[in-house]
Amino acid sequence: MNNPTRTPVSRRSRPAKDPLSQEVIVKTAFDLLEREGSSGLSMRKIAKALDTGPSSLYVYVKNLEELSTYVLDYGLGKLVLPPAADGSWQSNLFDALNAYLTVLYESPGLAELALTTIPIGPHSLALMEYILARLDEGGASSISAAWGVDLLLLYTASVAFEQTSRDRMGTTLQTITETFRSLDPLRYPMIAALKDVMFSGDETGDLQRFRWGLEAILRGVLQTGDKAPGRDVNA
Amino acid sequence: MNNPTRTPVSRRSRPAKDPLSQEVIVKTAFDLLEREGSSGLSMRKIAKALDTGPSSLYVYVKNLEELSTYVLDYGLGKLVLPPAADGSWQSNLFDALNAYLTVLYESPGLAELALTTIPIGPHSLALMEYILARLDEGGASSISAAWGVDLLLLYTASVAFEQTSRDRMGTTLQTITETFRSLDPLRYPMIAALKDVMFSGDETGDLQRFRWGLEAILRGVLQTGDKAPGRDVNA
DNA sequence: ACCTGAACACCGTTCAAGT
DNA sequence: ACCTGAACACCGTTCAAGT
Repeated sequence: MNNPTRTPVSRRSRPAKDPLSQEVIVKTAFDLLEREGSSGLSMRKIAKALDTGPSSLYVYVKNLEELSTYVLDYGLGKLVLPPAADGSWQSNLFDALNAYLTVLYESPGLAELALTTIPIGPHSLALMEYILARLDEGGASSISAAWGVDLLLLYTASVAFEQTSRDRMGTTLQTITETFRSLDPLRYPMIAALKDVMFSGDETGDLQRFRWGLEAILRGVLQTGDKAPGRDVNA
Repeated sequence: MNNPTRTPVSRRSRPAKDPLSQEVIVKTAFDLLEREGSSGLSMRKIAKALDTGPSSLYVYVKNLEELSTYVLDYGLGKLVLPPAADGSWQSNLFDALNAYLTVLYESPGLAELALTTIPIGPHSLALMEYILARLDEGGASSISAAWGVDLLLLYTASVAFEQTSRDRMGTTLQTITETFRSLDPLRYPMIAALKDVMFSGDETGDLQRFRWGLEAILRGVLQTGDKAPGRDVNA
C-alpha cells in the first residue's frame, strides 16, 4: 500500500479543519444571524456550523452576550460613511444614518442586536464619532451633540427593528391593523381619527417617515441646546 | 368509614385549586417578571408557580408572544394619567411620559417588553390616545401627532430599558466607561472630548437628560409639521 | 493550550390520553 | 372543556478528561 517512489504525499487527505478563532466564530455567527434572524444566533448552532461542540467556543468568547457585541460590530463593518469633505454636514448626517438603516435592514436580526447590546466596537464608535462630528459642524453644543447622537442612533435602530420584526411575522401586521380598525371611536377618538396616518405602510412612505423623524429630532436637538430648561416648549 | 350522621362535609378538604384563567396566568407572569426580570417570563416558570404543567397554559394563551403583550398591558395598568383639565397640555404630556417612565422603571423587564412587543392592549392605547390628544391641543398637525407619538413612546421606553439593563448587570457599566476612557483620542476625537458629557450618570442627571430629550423631540415634532420636506433643517 | 463528551439545568410547544 | 404526562427539539454554560 506504500508508494514506493516516496513522492511526498500529504498526510492530510483533506484540508485541515480550520482552527477555531474568535474571528471565525464571529463570522459564522453573523452568517447564521443573516440567514435565520436573531434566533440563529445560538452557541449550539454556531458550534454545529463549525463542526465542533458548544463548549469549544468558550475558549474564545466569554459568553453569548459578549459574542453578540462582536457580531453587531462585525455587521456594522459593512457601513460606508460618506466622505466628510463632500456635501453639507446635514446631507452627510442623513446619508450616514440612511446607510446605518440600510445595513440593519439587510441583516435581519442585526437591528435587534443594535437595540439590545452595548455598541462599543470600533465600527459602532466610528459611526458615533462621525455623527458627533457632523453635529459639531452644524453648531450643536456639547450637550446637544452628546445626547443627540444617542437619540439619532436609537431612532434609526428602532425603525429598522420595527420593520424587520414586521417582516418576520406577517401575521402581526394584520393583528395590528385589525385592532386599530375595530377600535371604539368613542373611547379612542384620536387614534380612530389618525389610524390611517399612523400606518402609511408602503415602502416609500416608510423612508419618508424615517426622514421626517430624523429631521424632527435634528431640529429639536439643535434648538434645545443648553439653554436653561424651561417649561415652555414653543417659546 | 362513612359518617353515619351524614353531616354535609365538604369533599374539598382544602380550598379548591384556583381554576386557571387568562387573568391568573397574566397576573402570575407579571409577578414573575417583576421579581426576576425578563428571564422570569417563561411558560414553564409560570406553570410551576401555578402548580401545573406548561401545556395547561395553552388553553388560555396562544403562545409566549401573545402572553407577553397581555403582561405588558397588565403592567401598564398601574399608569395614572394626569387629568387633562388641569395644567397646560405640555406639563400634562411631560407628566404622562414621566409616569410611563416610572412604571417601566419599577418593574424590571417591562421596559424590554415595551420595546419588543406590540402595544395594542387597552392601557397602551389609552396612553397613546392621551398623548395624541395633548399633541393635538398643542396644535400639532395630524402627521406630527401620529408620527410623533411613536417617537415619544419609543424614546421613553428606551431610556427605561437602558437604565434597567444597566442595573441588571453592574459589570456592563464599568465595561462601557472603561472602554470610553481608554479610547484613542486621535482616532475618536469627538467621543474623547465629549465622553464626560455623554455619561452624566447620576440619577438627577438621568431625569434631567430624559426631560431634555423629551423637549428636543417635542420641539422638533411640532415644528417639522407637514411642510414640504426640505434639505434645510435650520431654515 | 486547546478541544471534547457528557452533564446540568433550563427553554417553547405539541399531542395523545384522560376526566 | 379542561387538564395532564410525556415527549420533541431545542437552549447556555460548566467541567473533568483527554491530547
